[in-house]
Amino acid sequence: MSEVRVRFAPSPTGAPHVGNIRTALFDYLWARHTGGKFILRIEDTDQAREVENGLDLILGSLRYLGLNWDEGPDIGGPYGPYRQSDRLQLYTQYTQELIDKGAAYYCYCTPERLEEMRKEQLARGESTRYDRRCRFLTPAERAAREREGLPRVVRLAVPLDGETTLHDFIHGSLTIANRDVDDQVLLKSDGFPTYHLAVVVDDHLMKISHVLRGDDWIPSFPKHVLLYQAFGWEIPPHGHVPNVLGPDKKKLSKRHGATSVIQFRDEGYLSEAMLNFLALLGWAYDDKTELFTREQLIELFTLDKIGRAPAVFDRNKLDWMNGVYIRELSDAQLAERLLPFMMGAGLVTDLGTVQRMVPLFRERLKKLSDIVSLADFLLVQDLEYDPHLLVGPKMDKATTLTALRTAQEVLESFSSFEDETRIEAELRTASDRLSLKYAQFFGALRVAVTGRTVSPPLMGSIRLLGREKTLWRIDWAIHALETS
RNA sequence: GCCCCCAUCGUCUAGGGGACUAGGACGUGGCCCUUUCAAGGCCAAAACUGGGAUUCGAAUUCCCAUGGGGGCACCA
Repeated sequence: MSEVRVRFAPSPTGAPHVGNIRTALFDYLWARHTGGKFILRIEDTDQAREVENGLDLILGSLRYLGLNWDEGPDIGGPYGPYRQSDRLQLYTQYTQELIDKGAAYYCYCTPERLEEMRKEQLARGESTRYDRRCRFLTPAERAAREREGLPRVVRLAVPLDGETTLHDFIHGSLTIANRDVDDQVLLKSDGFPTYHLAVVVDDHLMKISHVLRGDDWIPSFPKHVLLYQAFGWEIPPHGHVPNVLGPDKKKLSKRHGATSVIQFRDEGYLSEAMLNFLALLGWAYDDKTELFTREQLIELFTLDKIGRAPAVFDRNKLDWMNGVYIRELSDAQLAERLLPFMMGAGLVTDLGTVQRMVPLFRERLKKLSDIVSLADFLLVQDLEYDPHLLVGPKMDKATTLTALRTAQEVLESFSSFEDETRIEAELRTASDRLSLKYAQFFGALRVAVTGRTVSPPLMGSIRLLGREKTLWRIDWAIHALETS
């Protein structure tokens, strides 16, 4: 079997969304599984839609997930260039070949006329398709237009009847009647190719062995098949992978909220969690296994296990999986990943401090960015909260004050707060002495120390906060409640 | 409007004629643990879109319907 060569071919029109990257992941996994090559090709043939940092967004997305490529615009390779705008001569050359073979023709229709034509077709209830006016021009008519120097495009001369079939290793046999296929523009008037021409020429020239792409491309496969046939090239195996949908079951778009993989990275989704989750969108290994390392995915990924039905992107499950991966990290590893998020939020601290904090938060994190709202009370100077929060359920002001003063006394008797176990024991004793439920006693203390009713474990928080800060906060709480 | 694709719990999915009282996971509900919230453990509810056909036997095969989605650019 010849070498597997698969490509991810995005256009630099914005940040790749999870659907695109999921497809790239399948490419990557197949390449690694087979020991083949994963190729990155930039399809920048639409100057109008291009975004300035488009390339960086693509590279950043792939790097985040560790989908490293073997050939690409930045590193080159034996079949470059890997940016279609650098390959324009190739496309004109192959277009000429098509024209010579009678498989394509020049079209001089103006955009205005085409729009007019479409409007009329719509009015008549027909489907909108180029009416092929220029396809049957006499040599004299064509010569006249050339003399006028009219702008021209090149169109594919689709057979008037018959049908075109593509064998797809995911869907089986796909067939579309030629009469339903448009005479697609192959070369635009600005000399750039359209996707249809470029993808066929490049896939062939770059010796792509398997084409994996979103199933929204199914309707245009006849154009590609026809091109392969016109050139006399062998058609590589194609697989149209299921799309990734939003919760409303519609194609993913910006109005679904965060959809670009970069956004997920910036919110603190671990690369390994994202990778695992994405792999399960349209692919499954068996009826049980849910968690896969990169190495396992590479080993177990096969094309025949790719599904056909579109998959809804489920944030809930992603959150769960991210939590699983977060909990698997060591304190040191997690601290390192957390630090940038804390710094970013202005919670200045150092790696050592974060590492000491990690045990308190690790199982409370869905994503790394959660650390900010969870841990800020430890690092902030002054707490801001409503003193009425101190008085919990089944408590009154007087009892709360007693509880706080008692806790204060107990804590003051310790010179260091390092011994959580002893402190807790003494506080429990104190609570018992007051005949309070632990929930009542510790509830008040919790608000005094953390400023909220929900917090990480109290004893651990007190230890990290330290003697001085803790006592000061209790003091503040007592005064605040007294004067409220 | 025309063409195409898809169809198992709310979601991701296993299943490829009898092993299905249809399995797992997320989410949901309950219980346990517990000074809050989590995490963890246990339990529960929850699906084969409908109708024909083939067959001794269909979630699994074939038709039709319905539903959902996608495509119909000098965009990819």
